[in-house]
Amino acid sequence: MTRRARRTYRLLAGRYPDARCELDFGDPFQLLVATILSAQTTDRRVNGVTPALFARYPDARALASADRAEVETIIQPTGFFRAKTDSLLKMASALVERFDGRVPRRLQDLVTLPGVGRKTANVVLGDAFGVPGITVDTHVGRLARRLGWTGEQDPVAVEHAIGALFPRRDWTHLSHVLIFHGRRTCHARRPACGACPVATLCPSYGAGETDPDAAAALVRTEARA
DNA sequence: ATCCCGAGGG
DNA sequence: CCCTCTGGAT
Repeated sequence: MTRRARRTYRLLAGRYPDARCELDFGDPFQLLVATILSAQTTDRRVNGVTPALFARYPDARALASADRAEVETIIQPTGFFRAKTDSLLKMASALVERFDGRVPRRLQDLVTLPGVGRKTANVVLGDAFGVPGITVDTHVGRLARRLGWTGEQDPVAVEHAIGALFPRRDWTHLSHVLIFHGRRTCHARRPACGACPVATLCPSYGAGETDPDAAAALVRTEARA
């Protein structure tokens, strides 16, 4: 690991000491369901519906034979409720039919489940099973770009790049730290560069800006100075 | 208005 | 590569 990468990690981890998965479910099935529900919503909203959902459907077998309309009603506040209900019922059926009702522990199995993409799979692997992996969501992709990654932009390439840059780290924790940074500071539109612990290491904050969002933020920051 | 800790489908 | 699916936050 380069000196720069080590420093970046230390500064970011120090800035977000509470970085972790905010969907707090020990049970892999429940974490999987909650993570599917969390697409395009806040964890707060997900945590608002999961008690009712899991009271009725605590495991894959129950959810596989669930009443569609009832599931839709319960998860409605999380948005995309029809698509999500569809995913949940199919996903639960797939678990029952192909994995004996248990959540598989391998990435290649997880991503075959309906409604489960690479992002969701990595969250479940890391937070339910302790299998380390880099989770690349929209925040992490943006961070990689702003911090100087100019290679392929697809999530798998970004994953490999980060993995190579931070070998033998706790990738699960690293992922949460990066996601927290994207959410709380390095926003898409108006990144709070003034509050950023790695501003002096960031090529997007200084010169040679390539990301138009960060470039706009830089202009604002300098205008204030 | 614009974005969000996405995924599937055309 | 584009679109759609939903509701809430800012």
